[in-house]
Amino acid sequence: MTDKPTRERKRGSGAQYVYDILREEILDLVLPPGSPIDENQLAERLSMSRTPIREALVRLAGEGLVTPLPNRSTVVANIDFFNLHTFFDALTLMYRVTTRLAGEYHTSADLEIIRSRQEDFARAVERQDALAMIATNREFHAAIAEAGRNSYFTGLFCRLLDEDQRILRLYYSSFNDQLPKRYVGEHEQMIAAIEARDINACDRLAKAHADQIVSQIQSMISRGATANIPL
Amino acid sequence: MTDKPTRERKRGSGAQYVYDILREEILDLVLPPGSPIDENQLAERLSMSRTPIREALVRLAGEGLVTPLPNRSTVVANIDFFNLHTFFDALTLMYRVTTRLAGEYHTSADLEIIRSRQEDFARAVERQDALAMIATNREFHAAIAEAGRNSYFTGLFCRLLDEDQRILRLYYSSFNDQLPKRYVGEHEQMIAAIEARDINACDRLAKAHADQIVSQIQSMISRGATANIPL
DNA sequence: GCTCACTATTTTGTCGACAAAAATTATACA
DNA sequence: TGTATAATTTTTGTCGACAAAATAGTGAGC
Repeated sequence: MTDKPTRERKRGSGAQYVYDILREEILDLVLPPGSPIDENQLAERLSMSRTPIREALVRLAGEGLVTPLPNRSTVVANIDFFNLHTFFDALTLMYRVTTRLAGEYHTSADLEIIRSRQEDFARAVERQDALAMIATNREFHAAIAEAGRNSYFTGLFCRLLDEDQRILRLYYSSFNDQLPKRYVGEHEQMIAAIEARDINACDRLAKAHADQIVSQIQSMISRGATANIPL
Repeated sequence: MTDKPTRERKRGSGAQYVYDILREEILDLVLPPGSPIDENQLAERLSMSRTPIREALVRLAGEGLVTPLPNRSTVVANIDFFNLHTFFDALTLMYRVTTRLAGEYHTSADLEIIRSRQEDFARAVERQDALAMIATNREFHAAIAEAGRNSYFTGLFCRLLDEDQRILRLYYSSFNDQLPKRYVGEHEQMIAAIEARDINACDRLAKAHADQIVSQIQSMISRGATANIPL
């Protein structure tokens, strides 16, 4: 159903394999926030011992995607709706600083990647594929951050984009309105500003884009349009 | 010589114990950048099995303090002198944003803690104790960040302060000049701005302070006054 | 003397097992 | 019947062991 437990795997790849699977299932809300992660069950499903599974869990805990309860089972990290404003603050600032730095340090190769990601996003919008929009939008901004070449910022930004993806998935049915098309245009403007190395325009556009996204999330939440979560 | 291997320890505290010890030794350059970490040796020294030691190493790798080489020994993370400007960019921005947020969200209890840390720092400066200056300065700014109440920023900021501590330790003999006294005054101004909730002043002072620190580190490095590292 | 191939040793990644702690069930008593 | 306590099962944290991979060591050939 999910993943065939490949019999032979290269030595050293076990923990990474578990990490990738768990990470994806957490971000896709296959494992909803708060749900416990059973080490034994996972070990059996992936046909390996608990050691690499524990290593993956420790790594995920370091990124804040799971919360280890001492002497009790590790659970998928909850989304802290009470302190969402701190999340929005950090997300907005990282949008701005990564786009600025992309304007400063990008190469033509970076621009190609960014444009390619933007095409992916535009196609997802045309298809009205909400899940693909979330994923491709994330990749688009991650590519911009990469072009900024500051690993401290890209690291935090990617963590924030992960959290963002989980929140958006919670409400993704709301994506079938006219907003995404606006995002396509905003993305185009950002690309142009980056290419022109216009730092001020990068900052202004990134801030406007972030504000758009923040207010969309806020309206989603206030509407309470929770979509696909069984719990 | 270092730590007596306590015979009995509470269940579940093993990995945390190793983590704390390794972290301190890395930040104090007892374990210099690039030096390999021998799991077996550590296991024997702390009289426990390799399992909790590996967990601690995975956590430290997540924070960038060690670098695991696949199928080879884990080494203490190197200081990337080539990309120091990205570090300075991030450090400066985090100084600014945490101080701003402290001005916005601090409580009187926060201010007490901050003042207490500032007194510790001032005492270290009076004593001309360079190592204590580094540590207390770190605690002072960490306390400000805490008062800002944004865990995303405090998390990144603390990581940057860790890196900063390692760099400063490399050159700490240069601390016996008149600069630290200037820092005391700048700290006082920052406290006043936070208390007055003057966000613009917070930002301006934090930026000036960060620029001071950055240029001090740069001059230290250009002077090449490496102090206490055997390697 | 230097380089390459082969062997021996060390070290890492993974495993199965076990004991402490928590969760669950069963039992006694009001 | 409800509740508190005791017994049982499940789960986590740690351990020792083992095999794959890397390193160090040895010797042959040029």
